[in-house]
Amino acid sequence: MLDLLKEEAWDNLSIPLVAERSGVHQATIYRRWGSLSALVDDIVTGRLTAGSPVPDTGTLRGDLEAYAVKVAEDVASPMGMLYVRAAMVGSKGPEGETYLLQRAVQLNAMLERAAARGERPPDLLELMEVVIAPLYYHLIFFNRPVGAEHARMLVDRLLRLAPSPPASGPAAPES
Amino acid sequence: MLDLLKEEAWDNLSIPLVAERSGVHQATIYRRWGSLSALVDDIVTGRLTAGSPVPDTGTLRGDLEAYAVKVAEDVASPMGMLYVRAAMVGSKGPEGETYLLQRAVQLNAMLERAAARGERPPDLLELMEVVIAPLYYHLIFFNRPVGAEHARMLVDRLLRLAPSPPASGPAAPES
DNA sequence: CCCTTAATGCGAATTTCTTCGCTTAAAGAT
DNA sequence: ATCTTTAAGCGAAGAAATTCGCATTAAGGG
Repeated sequence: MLDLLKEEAWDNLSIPLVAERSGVHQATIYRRWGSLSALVDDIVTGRLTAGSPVPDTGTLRGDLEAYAVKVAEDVASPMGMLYVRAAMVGSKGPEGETYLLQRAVQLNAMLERAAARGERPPDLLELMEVVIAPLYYHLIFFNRPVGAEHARMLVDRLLRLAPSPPASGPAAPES
Repeated sequence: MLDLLKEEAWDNLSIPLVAERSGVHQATIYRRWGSLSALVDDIVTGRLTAGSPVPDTGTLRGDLEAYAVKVAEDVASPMGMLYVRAAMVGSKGPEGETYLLQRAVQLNAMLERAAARGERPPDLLELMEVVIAPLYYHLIFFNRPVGAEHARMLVDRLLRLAPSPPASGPAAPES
């Protein structure tokens, strides 16, 4: 399946194709998965669940850069397209949701570690919007994944957004 | 086709279905488009080309907010998914590219108008990454499009990024 | 008005996908 | 070792989908 995703256009993918390439009988695939989307979902959630732990380098910037570069690589692989497709086709059960939640918890832990060290981390939504979202955007609309330097630039942008202590903000007087 | 996109799951869409719903003969659809992706692409580029001009409100923030809110609405409509699908399936010829380019030119014009007024606009890539990318990200992964206020918040974030003089380098020499 | 061109309707032929019944192989339990 | 259970192989039947040849209609040019 992964091979085919690299070679074939989305349109021509079919279960008979996968069967031929993999050497298993078509009926077997139909019995185990029933549809291409289900197969793709299975691959995705399999990979996702096997996901490595979030980085812990000792600094917020280090953690964020390591994570961003890793996601960028991930998105660049054939898996990137699969994530998007699986999320969109939505034949998925609760698995996808579960994963996202679990991942969110891990990332939150990373941010809280930073806070515990006295750094001022962004919140999770900000991280996703400023760093992760552009990675997928480049993939989808420019069909050209993002390199490590660019990923690090995105982290830099994120950190520039929340750089100052709560008291000495440029505009807001806190009381 | 648009009706079906709202009702049916992606997996069950087929040309015979569209034919039945629309009342035209299957063969006609096959002759004119050849595949579902081509049909979708045609709809997308049709809508896109009919796209309204970029806003011109007199201020950079006003332009950006109007544009962001508009894109957010667009993404929330069934068309949002279509854009993503069309971009990914990639059965598109040069049309899609052409559109993106043309749109980029329009947006650039908007940014240059701001510069001509003495404002300091972000560059195009920044605009796309900070404002547009999150809109699609929410749609795809949270399956929940973004409201107007959130869209305006994204614009605010973008403007907070580029508030300072053009001459000084990025690696701020603090002394 | 007639003629030409291009597009659609129509149904059947063809191809491809999906399911079915059955046989065979592998793994665990007794 | 034998039995049981589960999954896979296999080819054919069934149900899609895509394509084809031909008749019909609509629009524009002479």
